[in-house]
Amino acid sequence: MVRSIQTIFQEFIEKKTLIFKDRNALTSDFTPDNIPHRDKEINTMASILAPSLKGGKPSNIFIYGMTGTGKTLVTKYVCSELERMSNQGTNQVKIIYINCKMKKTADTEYRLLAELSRILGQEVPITGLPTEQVYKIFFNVLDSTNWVVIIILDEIDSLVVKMGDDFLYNFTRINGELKKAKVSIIGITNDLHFIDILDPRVKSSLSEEELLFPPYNAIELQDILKQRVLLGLNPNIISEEVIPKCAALAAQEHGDARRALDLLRVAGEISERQNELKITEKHVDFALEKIDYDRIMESVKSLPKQTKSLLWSVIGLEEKGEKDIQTGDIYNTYEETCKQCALHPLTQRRVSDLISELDMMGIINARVISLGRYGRTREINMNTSPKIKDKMKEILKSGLMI
DNA sequence: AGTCCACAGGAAGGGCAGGCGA
DNA sequence: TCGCCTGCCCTTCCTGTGGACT
Repeated sequence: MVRSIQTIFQEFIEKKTLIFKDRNALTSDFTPDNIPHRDKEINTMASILAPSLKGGKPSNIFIYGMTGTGKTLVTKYVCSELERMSNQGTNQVKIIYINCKMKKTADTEYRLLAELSRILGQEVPITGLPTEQVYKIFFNVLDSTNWVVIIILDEIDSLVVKMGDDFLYNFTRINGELKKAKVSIIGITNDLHFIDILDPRVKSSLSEEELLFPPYNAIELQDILKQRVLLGLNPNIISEEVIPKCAALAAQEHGDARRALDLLRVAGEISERQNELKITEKHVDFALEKIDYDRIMESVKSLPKQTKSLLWSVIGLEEKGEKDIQTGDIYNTYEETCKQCALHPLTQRRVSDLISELDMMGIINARVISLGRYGRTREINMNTSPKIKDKMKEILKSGLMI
């Protein structure tokens, strides 16, 4: 018999949680009271930002390091302490955090300025105004106070990809336009070579101070996990091999603490759902598979119809036993697929971009190769298990109505 | 050493939708 | 309602590329 949704929720509320004490403590968004193995970075950042407490403009900071090395966490931690201290004093420090990868928030110059103005209390229409005017609105609202404003631009590399570095050039020179307020910028990126592609003038003003966050090693990841386990899980709920396993798996992926926390949390959720009393190595294995499965399925579901048709063609070719599938083969099959589902086929140039997008999402593997006089192309294959591929086909089939 | 292939991928711009102010 | 502005998706045009072949 199928249980009603109300029954499921009611059971969840009434059920005594055996595994989790505070699930949030095992997410990467959670900011703990102390951050292990990042003392040096915290102290350096704090001393760079401290002048703002006396109304001075701190240097701009450029922070780089791989995913899950604590860049955002440390920055938010230091800045929130700074804001708290400033509230006790006379000089107001205002912190603004923007994730430049967020669609509809910071993917264009207009939207970023509109979002900053909105955070400072001035609404700007979603579209319709000339960018110049949005700049004016932003400067006016900034200069209506004598705050020191620290703008954190997380994933700043995607900002430059979308808008070029002219925007950053204007932005790092913002203080010349202001009479009362002062602005400092903290740029955060995972791309270690990002600074090299910038215009030298932008580079010098953005990276007045530079901070590198090295990857965590397996031992450090274990310390991080142990701290979160104390905060997030009930005592004696975890087998002793679980933390080393999560840490080792995450250490393989460039010391990514986010990955380690996800693995542990999902392993906990799986064991809770199975009504088991302990999180074991087996749950970590399931978690590893589930995280990849969920990520890929979510991506496939949200693909536009054209990209679905392209992916369907890739799967079709692979199922025919074709090895070393090339862009040209895919394009031919894609045209056939379009005919079948009454779609107007896109040009090869556009399809080339769609292939890159699928590659970036991790749904396919595309590698540029040269076949000598037979041209330069991309060799494409899928790196998914049969289970994931079957589910993917199901989603594509209903999406394309084939 | 030069040629050639089959694209990769950058740049520019068109067309459309959504939203604004006059 | 109209003109203007931005964002997005797409096409067209073009140059660049690596290595097999001649």
